[in-house]
Amino acid sequence: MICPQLKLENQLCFPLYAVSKEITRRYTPFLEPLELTYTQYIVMLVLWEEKKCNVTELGKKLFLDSGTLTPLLKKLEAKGYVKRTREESDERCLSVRLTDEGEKLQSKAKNVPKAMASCVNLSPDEAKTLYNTLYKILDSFKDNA
Amino acid sequence: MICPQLKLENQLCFPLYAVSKEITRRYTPFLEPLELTYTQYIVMLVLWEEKKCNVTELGKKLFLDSGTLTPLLKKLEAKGYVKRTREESDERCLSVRLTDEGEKLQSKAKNVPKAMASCVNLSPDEAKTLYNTLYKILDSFKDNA
DNA sequence: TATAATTAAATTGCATACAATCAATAGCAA
DNA sequence: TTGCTATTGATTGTATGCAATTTAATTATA
Repeated sequence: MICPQLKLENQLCFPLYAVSKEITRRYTPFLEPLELTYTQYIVMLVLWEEKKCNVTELGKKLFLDSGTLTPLLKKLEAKGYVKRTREESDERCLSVRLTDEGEKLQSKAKNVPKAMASCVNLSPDEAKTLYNTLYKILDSFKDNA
Repeated sequence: MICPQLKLENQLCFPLYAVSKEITRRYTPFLEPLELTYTQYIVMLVLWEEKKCNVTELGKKLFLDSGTLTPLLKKLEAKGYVKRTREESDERCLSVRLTDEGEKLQSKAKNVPKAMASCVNLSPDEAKTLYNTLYKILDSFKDNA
């Protein structure tokens, strides 16, 4: 049967999936010195900005749920990068904060973005357009959970 | 410490990662009637085109390795959609072929792409540009494995 | 031709991801 | 206050993904 809309090359989802996976994979060598996986790295990106965050907030920002975050945060705690504590005002909420060690890690991460950027050879214009389009899609997802 | 290049919003990788995951997740309800996961679906996309494929070829097309494909193909075989046989000319190679059942599944999948497209509200131009940029990145990865 | 090198899948181990469910806590209403 | 409801994380189960290693088969080579 001929069915063009089912050809791999006619899917938009597939290059998204493949590029995302490849980029994540290519982060590994740059993140290894920090003892972080890619997902752990983006959690640290949030914490370097926020200082304190609970699981729900992290999940909203990163599009991850507690099934992913709970074990991941325990690993970050085991590595000594974060501390997990229940909030006094609401025992249901779990606050995640950087330790000094976690704070210090930021300076070691400073060159990661540049190193990764060199793996993706796009012009500034192309990168900007790609960025805008992706966030347009993400925003549309927020309306339409 | 202020470090703009480490802000989540300044990463290109993150929206790629988030959009890819969200889209994959949004495929689930459309693929459920076919009893396919997203990854199983893209394997079937290849097989509907190729009729026969070995594991290495599938891996190259889909950016997946045998650690992912071997168990996945066994599941597709268990569902009755494919048959796995060793090639006579080279027993190292494993041929994957559609069964009649697997062939028939294609007609049930015909509306999946349209249903998914309606989840991503981009203009045809935007979609085309996104597609081209993503394949440009993928192509650059091929040179630079 | 015996052996070394290469190749193709499979296996192992670790780390996500997410749906579904659960348990604890908080908020609220009668 | 008491019981219902909602919220927050944690847990469970299933399915990827990938690095590293192993096994089996093939090919190249001394």
